[in-house]
Amino acid sequence: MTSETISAPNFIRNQIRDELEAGRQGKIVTRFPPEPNGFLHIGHAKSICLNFGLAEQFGGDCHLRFDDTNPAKEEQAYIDAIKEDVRWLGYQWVGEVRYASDYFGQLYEWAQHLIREGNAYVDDLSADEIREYRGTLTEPGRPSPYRERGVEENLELLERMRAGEVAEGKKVLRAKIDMASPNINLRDPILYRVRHAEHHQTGNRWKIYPSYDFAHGQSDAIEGITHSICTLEFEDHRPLYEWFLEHLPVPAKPRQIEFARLNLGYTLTSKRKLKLLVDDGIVDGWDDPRMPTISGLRRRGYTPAAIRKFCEMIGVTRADSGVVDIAMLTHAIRADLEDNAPRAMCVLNPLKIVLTNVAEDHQEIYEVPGHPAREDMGVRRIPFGRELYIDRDDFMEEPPKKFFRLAPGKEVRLRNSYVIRCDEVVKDDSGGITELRCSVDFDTLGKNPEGRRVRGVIHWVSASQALPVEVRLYDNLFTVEEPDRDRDADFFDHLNPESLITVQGLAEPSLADAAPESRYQFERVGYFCADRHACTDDKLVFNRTVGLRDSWAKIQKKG
RNA sequence: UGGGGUAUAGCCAAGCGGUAAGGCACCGGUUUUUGGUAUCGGCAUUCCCAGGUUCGAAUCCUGGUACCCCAGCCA
Repeated sequence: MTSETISAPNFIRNQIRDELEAGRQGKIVTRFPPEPNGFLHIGHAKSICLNFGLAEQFGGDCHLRFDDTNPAKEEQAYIDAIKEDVRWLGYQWVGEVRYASDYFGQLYEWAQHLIREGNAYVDDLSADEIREYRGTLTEPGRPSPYRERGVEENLELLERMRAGEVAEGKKVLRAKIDMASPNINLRDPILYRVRHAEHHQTGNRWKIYPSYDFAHGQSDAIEGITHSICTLEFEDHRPLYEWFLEHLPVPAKPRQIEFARLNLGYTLTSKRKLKLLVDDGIVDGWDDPRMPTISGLRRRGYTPAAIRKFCEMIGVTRADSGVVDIAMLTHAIRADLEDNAPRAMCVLNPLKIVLTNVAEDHQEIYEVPGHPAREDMGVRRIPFGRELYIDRDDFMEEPPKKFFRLAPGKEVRLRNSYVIRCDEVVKDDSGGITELRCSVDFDTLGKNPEGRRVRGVIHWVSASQALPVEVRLYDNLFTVEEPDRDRDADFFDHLNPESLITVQGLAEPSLADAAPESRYQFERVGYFCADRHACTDDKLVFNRTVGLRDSWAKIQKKG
């Protein structure tokens, strides 16, 4: 990973640069404003990289602000997880963590201000009636019968709402804008609703809570945000965002800029649906390695740098793009791990090998590099003896053409060791292969055999000194590319039954020292991450991060 | 027969009147004690469509088409 700073997308970067050059803007200030109603996912990573990256690139600040205006859906646990994920991604917000709820007092005063100016009123209509009065996409709405209440009455009613004297759903505060506007967001949007719930930050202090529209822009203004970057679905809210800034004595006028949200293949990017997977027990939790959450990707073995790299690769535009190929994500982590993951040999599906021309008590120790190109990764010690295990996939009794691994009468290179030949296949009563009897060519350690070419190189472990490991092979949770967009079928119908396969494998003994969350390339198998969540005292667990490219599988498919 | 957006390769995406960047994926060569990596080469005569302006258009104009978002007291 070389590029640590995400390069800002042109359409936002150019705009900011122009403003800076024209002197219209001093320091820029952005913010990442999640609602604490779930864990962050890969889609949020795009927003985080954008907001923090922009601040980084232009020498500005980026805030972390929780958009906590709906106590019914929010939890402290989500706040903690979100903070951890942002930090883990490598970003540090400027100043303390902020909360929209910090501004509830100011927001209330501004609501009173709107009332005094004749720009807001308390409405007694029910939710159903409000919907009915709002009109439709093609028909204008009608004014509420309560729309012309006097200032004093409105003020008093709002105060009673605040004091908890009004039941939930009985009254709301609305802006008085235009019930006939073609933009439905301007048809007297709701500013405050009554909610007698306990809030994770403000406890029972408030009985009314501001809506997103009333809270967000003003929070931005209070914090001196210069560029309020959000996703495309808020585009229609921009006129409302600006209406508040114009009608309220705010200290600053932030500007809202929208970008297209991420759609990733075979992946859900909807907090609501991810919560269903968690609540229904389809996955172990928000940080299950199959989840596209930041914490799930972390357990799976993704690195912060890889996720940042991915965000840089996909770019940011206003084009409501299709589905980003999941291969882009796996490429990002593969490229990172290729440079940084130490190598190890591991056998996922053991097949015993007896080397008939090696003595029972023979023992060799090879010292091999921890990484083929990095000297700072030291050496590992690999024991070799008469009995070994190789992977069953590396042997075929009746090999097709171009199979470079072991087969009866054929030779193969044991990685870091000798070339061996398979002399005999031992089977049990039912015909299953139980072991292979092979012979070593002792003249092939560290050099190629003479007069012939051995193309195959396979991995192996010592039978007596191998370390038992549990290996979890993860695949996409869904079998369809766009589970998120599938409107007709329940996306649960597309769950991949093979999204998790657990295998009892054997690894080289050096792995006994694997630190939690350390990453390895199990040679010829893929990249794995030690999983501290799943390890027991006597067994190491590895989660597969991503597989190696399997050219052999491709060759098989073709021919 | 409302409003707001977006269209460049299989996918993401530069481009802003001067003759289609880059990445992913894919295909082929070389190297290789990981069928990995690295490396070299290939991959849009054309930018949603149709007209027009211009010496010159993906870029400007006109008219279409397709897709996305909005009718929560969610964000």
